[in-house]
Amino acid sequence: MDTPERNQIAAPISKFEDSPVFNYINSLSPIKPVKSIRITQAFSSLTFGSLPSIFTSPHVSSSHKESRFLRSHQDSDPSNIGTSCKDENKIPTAERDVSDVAQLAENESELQENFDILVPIGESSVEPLDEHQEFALDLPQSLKYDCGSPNSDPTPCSIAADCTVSKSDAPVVEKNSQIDLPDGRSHQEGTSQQKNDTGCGWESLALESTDLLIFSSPNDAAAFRGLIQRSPDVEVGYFTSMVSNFPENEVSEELKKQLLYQLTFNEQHEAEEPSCQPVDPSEQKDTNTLPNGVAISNLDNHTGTYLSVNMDNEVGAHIPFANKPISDLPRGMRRRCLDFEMVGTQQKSLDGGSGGISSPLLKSDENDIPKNKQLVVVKGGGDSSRCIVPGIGLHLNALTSTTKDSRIVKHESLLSDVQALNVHMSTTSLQSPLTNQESLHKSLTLSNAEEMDHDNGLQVAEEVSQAPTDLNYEENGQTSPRKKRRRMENGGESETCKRCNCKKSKCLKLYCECFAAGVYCIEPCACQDCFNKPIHEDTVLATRKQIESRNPLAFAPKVIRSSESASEYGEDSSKTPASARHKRGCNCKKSSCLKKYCECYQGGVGCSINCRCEGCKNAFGTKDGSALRGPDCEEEEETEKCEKNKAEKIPWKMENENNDELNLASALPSTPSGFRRPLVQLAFPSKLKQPRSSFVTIGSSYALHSSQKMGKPDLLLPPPPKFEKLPLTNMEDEIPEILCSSSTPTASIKSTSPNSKRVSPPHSDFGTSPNLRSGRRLILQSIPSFPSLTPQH
DNA sequence: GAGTTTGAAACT
DNA sequence: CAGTTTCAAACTC
Repeated sequence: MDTPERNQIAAPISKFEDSPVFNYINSLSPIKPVKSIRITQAFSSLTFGSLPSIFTSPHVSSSHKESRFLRSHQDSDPSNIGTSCKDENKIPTAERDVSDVAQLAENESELQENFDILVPIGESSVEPLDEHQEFALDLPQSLKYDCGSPNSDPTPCSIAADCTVSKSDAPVVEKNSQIDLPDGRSHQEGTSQQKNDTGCGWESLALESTDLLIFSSPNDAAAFRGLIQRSPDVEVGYFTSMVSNFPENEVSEELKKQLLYQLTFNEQHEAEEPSCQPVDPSEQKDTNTLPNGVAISNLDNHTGTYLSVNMDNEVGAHIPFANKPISDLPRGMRRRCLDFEMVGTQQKSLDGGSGGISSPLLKSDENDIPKNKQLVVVKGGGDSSRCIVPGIGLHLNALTSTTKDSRIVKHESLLSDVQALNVHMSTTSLQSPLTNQESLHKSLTLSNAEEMDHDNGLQVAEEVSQAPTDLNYEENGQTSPRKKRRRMENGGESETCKRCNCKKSKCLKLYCECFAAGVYCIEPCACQDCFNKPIHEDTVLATRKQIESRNPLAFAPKVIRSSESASEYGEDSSKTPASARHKRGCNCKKSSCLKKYCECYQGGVGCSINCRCEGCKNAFGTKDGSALRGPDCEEEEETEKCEKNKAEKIPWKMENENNDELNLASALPSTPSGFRRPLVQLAFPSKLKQPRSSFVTIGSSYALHSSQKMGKPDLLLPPPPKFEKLPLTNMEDEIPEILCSSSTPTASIKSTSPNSKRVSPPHSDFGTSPNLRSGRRLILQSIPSFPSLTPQH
């Protein structure tokens, strides 16, 4: 009661200290008032009181929304929570970082202690989460679901989730400063009041969660809008409740205030101009860039994205992250994710191959999520990074364990932050969306490679800031130095970095490797009249949809590998093929499947039943299965060739593997389509797409986050059954992916599959599919991905 | 670097 | 579904 006013941030502290409540708390908490003030204390006290209330609140009974919420909650795994927390941390951290570096540093130390998660940056944000684990869990889950749901925009989702979470956190903090400050005790009261104000804090929460879910899954503009609109209130209430929980938190109050202000501001904005948002984006694009009419037309579909853009425009300056993140970030994230995700995914995909499949669809993509993480690396690393990082997420896990972990995390967080920053900056700077995206792209590429080198996100940020110019540069001349870089790195194509040389397809057809991989064309590309750029996102998405409608698996990884195969590969590239197979199979007639013309060979896998090749001599294994391993080249004639090939193979093959995966991953992340698809997925009915899920991409980006959250994307994917040669196996391979997507692309998809070969077999409905068990997710369309992610059930 | 070959993708 | 065309990568010189 004493402290009441938030305005005085400094004052409050003293007041708090003076206040009996504060003293009491201090006595309770191990931490001493002075420094502990900020975070840790908050944890101790707050948290729990309110949380229970939330869960217990009657709300649940009322709406199905709640039910969803509950579900999500149940589903949520601790691991997830942790991940979510991380994500949250990232975003918030970014903001905070900007605002308060010093605090961050301090917080970090604290966080580390308190938090297992190594979130260098977003300490403060993290803390709250910890405290409100339950709460956090709920939210995160919801978020996750959201993310998962819309495979379309994994990143966005993740971002959104982060944003929401972060928002919640930030707001909470702020509110705490404001509301709670009065007295730690008042927490509950304040929360209750707030709840009342908002309608019900918990309800609002539930709503949020539900909204989020809905929102995410569809990624539809409408849903998104609803989310946004609702969210504000809900968020407020939520935040308030949160705040109440954290009365003691003294996290930089100023920051919090700012955050709240931003949030509220954004909310207001949104509320005021919900419909406008979509428009704004288009406008921005139009005004800023030279969007194509097509793109614009599609804008509606992408409202979510645009919304974010709008947010930026309007609020951008004020609230870089809070709201923006949702819309803008997602976009940026997408692209990035695409790249990044691709990388990671691919590698991971090895495990299940399933991962590779990323379904464009939303949820299904969840599987991808993990991959996405990897992908993340990809982009940034540019090619090199991709190759290396491929598993950033994974690597993170692996690497991270050490001190590096923090770094890695930072990287990721940085990346996200950077993206956010980029977006923000771009928006603020009024740069055209394209530039932003591209900048992100570039930043990613640059950041990856460079980031790897540099621990500090700052550097990355710097690079990013520079990126825009580069982007323009590229666009104009495409000769930007980076291209060179990529080329250098890729050497030709390191997967993600694929460069295309399209002249007539405008990079909007599968002829274009970039497009096929779900990645935007970048500098290295020598394409002409390229439409596969962020600027033309709408067009790209639309085109993708068309292609997907034709062939749901069009963007799915072409080569599926079983976990075994992967292991084999690792040991001996030469052997692998057996486990892995090209989904469609090749149709070679003259190359004897001994040249890269052959997709099987190119993918480093042996030909399978699916192949209709003639005179198959695939070094990795013939259709007959006779030649499992290429190196030796069973066929004498080809021996020499084989040897050469082997020599080549191995090198490129390795690349291919990565590439393949990367491709998948790339496909996932890079192109926006992924997002969209997810939407489609929403309708499970839309089975078609989900299966393909190919596009996980988007999801993948999301996946990144999720993966982080999940902690083990790889694990998630159940090792696909080996398909050694059975077509079924292929099916299975796909299935896993599909499963991951959770959506049931099912038969339709397969049927549609170009090759048709595999089409039917398994189609068993996903329902039947084992993965389904994760079932809970099934509820949420988007959910699917989660399940896949989480190994467990 | 230009031209040819190849097979996937797209189209009919 | 099959046949044809288009396309861009892969390959060769």
